[in-house]
Amino acid sequence: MSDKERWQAAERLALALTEGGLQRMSARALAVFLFTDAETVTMGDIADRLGVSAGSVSGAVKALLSVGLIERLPAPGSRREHYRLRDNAWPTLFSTQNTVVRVMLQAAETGIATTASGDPAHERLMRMRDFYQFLLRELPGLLQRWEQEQHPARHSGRGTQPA
Amino acid sequence: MSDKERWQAAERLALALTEGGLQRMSARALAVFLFTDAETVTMGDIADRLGVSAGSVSGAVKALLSVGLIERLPAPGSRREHYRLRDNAWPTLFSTQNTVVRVMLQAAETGIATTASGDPAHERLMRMRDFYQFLLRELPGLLQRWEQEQHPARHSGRGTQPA
DNA sequence: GCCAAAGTTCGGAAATTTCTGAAGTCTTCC
DNA sequence: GGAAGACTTCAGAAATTTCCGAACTTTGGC
Repeated sequence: MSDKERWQAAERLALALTEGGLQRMSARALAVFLFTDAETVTMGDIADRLGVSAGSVSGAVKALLSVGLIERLPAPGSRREHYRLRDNAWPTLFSTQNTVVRVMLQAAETGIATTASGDPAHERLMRMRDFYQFLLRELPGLLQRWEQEQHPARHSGRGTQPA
Repeated sequence: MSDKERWQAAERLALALTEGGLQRMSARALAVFLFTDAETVTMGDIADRLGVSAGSVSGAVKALLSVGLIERLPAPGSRREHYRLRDNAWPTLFSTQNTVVRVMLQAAETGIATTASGDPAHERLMRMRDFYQFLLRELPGLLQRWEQEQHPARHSGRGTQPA
């Protein structure tokens, strides 16, 4: 019974990921990577679990690889390719939003360049630009703080690489 | 000519906002609120500018109001309602992502509750939970820092000198 | 070298989202 | 208090997204 709840939670997560910008099928596949009991999964596993076609899984896995959320394992001469969630998947996912921030910033700057100082639009666009510049300044530090919490108080030297 | 560039920038912004989770029409309307030269706009202005129906504008404005990105002005006995971008529109927009974060956190916790300690899934879900808990802790402070930059050095005694 | 299984690609169907247009409601002005 | 303009609502059309399934390519085993 708790297994059913578990995959319900997985589907809810997939929904949230979709809200966050992922394609539907990519989101569902990512949920499998998270909630599966196995260390690694194959495309067949995902297709099986979700009850979808191999073609859909292929596209979803490709997309997840391209954004760095999962990785292909150095396959030990197996027929099937094995994949797993990358260690830093969540910071990576969070960081993809930076590209949205950059586009917003760019749009604001273009707008500023095409309006005269003193125009209401000019003022609004400058406020917008300031905010997204602020975000772009702050986000890297945020992720650094996360890294530090992960590697508690070693020497302050270079962090250990997460596999 | 630079006016054309300007509205092109507006449409690009709308695209980015769509990526960020807004409905298409709401995104385009918000772009109008930003790039218009007027202090306030009416629904008719928006419909005119975007070349869409009054019905579409009505829905878009309603959505933007509900998330607090725009406000209706206390109309001085006018026939048309006037609206404008709210001052804190950008922090507000950014904050809406918190709800996504909360859903992710919730899904992780449900998953944790349905797996045994030691299971690979259990480990993965705990890492995920930790990350989103971290975000939820950090984001309020981030917005506070923004507020402080906006109201420079009231009587805090310390000379703020941002980068 | 040949077979079989795994993975990829892509055209088209299905489902979902999005917008319009027309009818209805409310408000202001005279 | 009647008329006209502004706004809302909603059913259906249009457009976009999403997924499947079948044909094709690649890889590993013998």
